[in-house]
Amino acid sequence: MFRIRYTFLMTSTKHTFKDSLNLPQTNFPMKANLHQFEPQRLKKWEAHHNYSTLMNAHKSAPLFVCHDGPPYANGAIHVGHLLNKLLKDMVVRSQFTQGRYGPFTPGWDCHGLPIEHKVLRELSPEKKSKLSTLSSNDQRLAIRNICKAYAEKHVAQQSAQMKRLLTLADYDNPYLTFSPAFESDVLNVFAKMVSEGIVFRQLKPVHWSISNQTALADAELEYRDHVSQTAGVAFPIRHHSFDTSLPVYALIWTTTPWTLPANQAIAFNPLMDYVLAEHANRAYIVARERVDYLNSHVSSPVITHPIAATALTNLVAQHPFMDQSAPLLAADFVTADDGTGLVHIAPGHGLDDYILGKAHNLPIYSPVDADGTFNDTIPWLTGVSVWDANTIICDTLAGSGHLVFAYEYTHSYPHDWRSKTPVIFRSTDQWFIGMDIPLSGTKKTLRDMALEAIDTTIDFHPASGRSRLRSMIASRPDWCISRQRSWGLPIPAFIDPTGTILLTEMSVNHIAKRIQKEGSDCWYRQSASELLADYTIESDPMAPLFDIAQATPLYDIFDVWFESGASWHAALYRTLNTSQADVYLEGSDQHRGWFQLSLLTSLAVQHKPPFKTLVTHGFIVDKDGRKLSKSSGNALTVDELLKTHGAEVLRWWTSSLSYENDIKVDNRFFIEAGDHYRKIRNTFRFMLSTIWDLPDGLSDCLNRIPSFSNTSIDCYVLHQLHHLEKRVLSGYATYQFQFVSTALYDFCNDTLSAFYLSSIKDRLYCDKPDSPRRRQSQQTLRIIVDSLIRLFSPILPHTCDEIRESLSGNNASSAQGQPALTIAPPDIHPQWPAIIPLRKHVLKALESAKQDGIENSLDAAVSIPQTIDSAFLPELPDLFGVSRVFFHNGPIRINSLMDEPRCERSWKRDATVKQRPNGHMLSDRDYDAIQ
RNA sequence: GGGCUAUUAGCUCAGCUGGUAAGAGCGCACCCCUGAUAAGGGUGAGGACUCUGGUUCGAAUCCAGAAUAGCCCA
Repeated sequence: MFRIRYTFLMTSTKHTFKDSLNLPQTNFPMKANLHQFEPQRLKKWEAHHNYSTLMNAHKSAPLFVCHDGPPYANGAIHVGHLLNKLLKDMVVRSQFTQGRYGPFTPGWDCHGLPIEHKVLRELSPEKKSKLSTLSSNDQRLAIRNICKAYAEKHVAQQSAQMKRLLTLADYDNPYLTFSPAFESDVLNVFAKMVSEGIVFRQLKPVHWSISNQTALADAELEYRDHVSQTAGVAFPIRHHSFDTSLPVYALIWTTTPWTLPANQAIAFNPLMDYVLAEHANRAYIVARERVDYLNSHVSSPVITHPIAATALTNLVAQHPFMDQSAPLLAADFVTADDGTGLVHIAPGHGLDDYILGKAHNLPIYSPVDADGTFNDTIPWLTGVSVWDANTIICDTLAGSGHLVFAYEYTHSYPHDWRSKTPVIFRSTDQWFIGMDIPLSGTKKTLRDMALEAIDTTIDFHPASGRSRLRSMIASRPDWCISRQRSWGLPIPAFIDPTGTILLTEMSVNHIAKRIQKEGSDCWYRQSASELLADYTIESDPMAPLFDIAQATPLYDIFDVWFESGASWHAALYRTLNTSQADVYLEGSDQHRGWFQLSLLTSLAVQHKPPFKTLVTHGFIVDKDGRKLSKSSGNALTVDELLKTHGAEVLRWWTSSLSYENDIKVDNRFFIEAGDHYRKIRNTFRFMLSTIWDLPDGLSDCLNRIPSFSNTSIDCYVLHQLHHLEKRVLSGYATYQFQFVSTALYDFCNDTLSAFYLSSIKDRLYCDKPDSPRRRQSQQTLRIIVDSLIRLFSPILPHTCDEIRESLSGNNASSAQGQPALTIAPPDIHPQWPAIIPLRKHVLKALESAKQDGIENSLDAAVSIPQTIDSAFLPELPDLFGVSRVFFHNGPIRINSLMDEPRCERSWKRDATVKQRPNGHMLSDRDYDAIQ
C-alpha cells in the first residue's frame, strides 16, 4: 500500500517544487565557439595592450627568460611550429603562475640560402635577364632587396598565425636577423671572437653545392641514395723489396674517380694485415680482409702472400696518369669495412684526406672550379664537369691498363638540402671558428669549454640531451662560417693587392657601427676606403701592413647559424639587458643547430653558456609513428586545425603530450583533446552556475577556511585543491606539462565532477539560499574557481578570461599573469583517507543492489562499520548519494527505503519526511526552506 | 656505419632509485539520472609490459644483443 502510494506521489508531483529550488544559472555558454570567440578575445587583448600591460604590472617580480629560437621566415607555420610555440608559451605564462616575470620577444631568422634560392627560382625570365646585366654588387643588392621583402612578408604571416594561437609575446617588437641593430650586434660578437684569436681563413675542402655555387654547412646537407661510378685502380709501386717477380701495384678503391687527378697519396691502416694478391701476372697490395671482395670483382681467384703492414711504410707509388708520385701513408681512419684497405688520398677533396695531407705537408690541390668543372691545370679535362669526368677517367685508366674493376654503386651520399643535387668536396678559401685553438683570454679551447659547460653547468630536459650534445661537441669539426651568397650579413674582411687580409677586432667593430646606421647594404655600395673612412689603421695594434686605398671588400657572408647563434647578445641583451636565458626550448634537431652554435659563440665571448637549461621536444610524426610526409602534412594545416578545433583545444592537446619523444598527430587526437576541453569547460560552467547568488567577495572566502569543520566535504576538497596547486606548480617548474594537464583534468573530472559537485548538489539546490551550509560550499566553489583559473591560464588563457568575465562582468581584469592562489591547507579529519575507499565500496555495493530493485541510490540507506567517527554522519548521505547512513557492526549493507516516504522537493527518503499543512510530503529541511 | 631516444590494455600515455595479484584517460559494454541535459553519475570487460639472452631470491623496471620507428651525424 505504502509503496504504491508514494510512487504515485512521486510521479504526479515530481516538479511541484522546482521553482522553490536554487537551481543553477549562468551566462557562461556550454558551447565554446572557439573559432568565433578567440579572434574577438585577441582583438580585446590588443585593444588593452595586453602584453605591455601585463609586463609592466609584473616588472618587479623575479625575471625568468625563455629566449625564442628564431624560426625561419619562410612559408606558413606547420604543426611543428605550433608545438614549439605553444610549449614556449606555456613556459612563459606559467612563470607568472609561479610568481615571476616572464617577458618574451619573438624572433625570426631572415637571412640565408633557402629564401635566396626560393626568390631566384620565382624570378621571371625578364627580371632574370635584367639582373644579369647589372654589376655583381648591384646584382647582390637587387637580390637582397627581393629577399628582404620576402622575409618581411613571411614574418608578418607567421606572426599572425602565432598570435592566433593565443601566445603571449611582444609581437610589436620582434627581433629580425636582418635588422641593422641585430646585424651590428652580431658583428660585435664576431669582433670579440676575432680578438680571441679563434677566427681564421684557410683553404679547406668543404661541402660544395655545384648548383648553388656555395659552400654548405653541415646543417644544409641531407643524405640520400646516390649511384656512384666506382673504380678499383692500380698504382704501380716504384721500388720495393717484396719476394715476387711480378710487378707490384697498390690497389685503391674510390667512389669518386674524378678526384684521381688530385691524388697526392695512398693511405693504409698500420693495424691491419695486408697481402700480395696475384692476378693476371700482377701482384696487388690489398688488405687480407678484403681479398674476398677483390675476388668478387675479378675474373679468376687471386693467390695471396702475406706481407707485414710495416713493409708498406716508405713505399711510393706512381700516379697512373699524372706525372707525380703517391707515397703510402699510415692512417687510422682506413677500415676493412669496404674497398681494398688502401685509400686514395686527395687532400683538396676530402676531410680525412685534408687532415692527413696537412700532417704530411702534401699540396691541398683542387683543380675544380666553382661550377664543378675542371680548370686549366688539367688540359685534357678543362671545362668537363666532375660527373662527366668519372667516365672519361675510367676510360683512360682502362686504356692504360690501370683499371682493375669498375661498377656502379648505390650508397648514402650528401646532397644539397635545397636543390637536392649531390655535393662534392672542393677546396676554397673559407672563414673558420677553430674548435681547438686556445682562446687568448681563457687559454682553453672552445671544445674544452663547451664540454665542461655541458658536464657541469647546463641542465637538460630531458636528461638525454646532455650526452647527445656532448658527443656532438666532442666530434664536431671547425665551424665554417662563410658562405658565397648575397642574402646575409657580410663578413667584414678586406683584401689588398698583395693578398693581405684586414680583419681585426677594431676593424670589425668599426664596420658594425656603419652597419648599425646604414644597414648591411652599405657593404655592397661602398669601396673599402669609404667603408673604412673613420678607421685609423695606425691606431689598430692588430692591423697588418695593409693598403686600404688599393683594397677591396670580400663578399663572403656569414653562415646564418652564426647570426641566430649570437641572438643571446643581439636580441636578448638588447631587449632585457641580460645575456643568459633561463631556458632555450627547441626541437631535438637543435642540438646540432641553434643550441650548439649559440653555446659556442657565447662561450667564446662571455665564457659562459647563453642558457641555464635546455628543453627539447621531439618531432611530429603521423599516426603510425612515421615521418610526416608532404601529403600527410598538408592534411593538417594550422589554419585548418584552428578552424575545426580552436586554439584552446590545440593548446590543451599540446599540454597533454609527452613532448620529449616523437609526437603522433592525427585528427582523432585533436578530437579527443576537444572532448577533454568540453569536459573541463562544463565543470567550470556548473561551478559558475552554482555561485551566481554568492554575495561575498573572494578575500572573505579565504579568511573563512579555518572555520570549516574538518569533516566537511568543503574542507576535504580544499585540502585536495591545495595538493593540486602544489603538484601543478612543481610540474610547471620542471616543464612537465603533461603531468600538469593530467593533474588538472583528473581534479576536474574525479575530485570535482564525480565527487565534490555530486555530493553538494543537494545542499546547493535545496537548502535555504543563505543557509550556512550552502554558503560554505559556495565559498568553497568560489575559491576553487579562482584557484583553477590561475592554474589553467597558462594552458587555456581565453577560457580563463571567459570565466573571469562570467564571474565579474565584461570589464573584469584578465585572468592572465595571476600567480597561483596557494591556499593555506586546511586541517582535515584524520579519517578522510579512509572515507574515500569506503565510498568506493559503497558505490560497488549500490551497483550490486540494483539487482535487488534499488536502482536509484536515493531509495537506499547504507549501513557502514562503526569504525568511522560519528562526526562524519551529517556528510555521509550526500557523499554516498543515498538518503540515509547508519553505523552497525558488520560489512557494508544496502537497505531499501522504498517503503518510506519520499520528500517531494529533495526526492530524498529522509527520516523527517511527513505530510505538511500544505498537503505535501516534505522533510524538515525542505519544509523549512519554502517557508 | 656512429650518437641520442622510443617500443606497457583498441588508442594516447603514467609506472621515481628492481619487491605484495601492472595504473589512468579516451574508446567500448551494461546501468542510473533527467533539478549540470547536444550535460551528469555508476559498474565492468580489455595487457605474452616488442623479441632473445643475462644479472638477481625477485625485472615492465638493470645489462647485452635483435627488430621496428624518430632526430642528428658520416
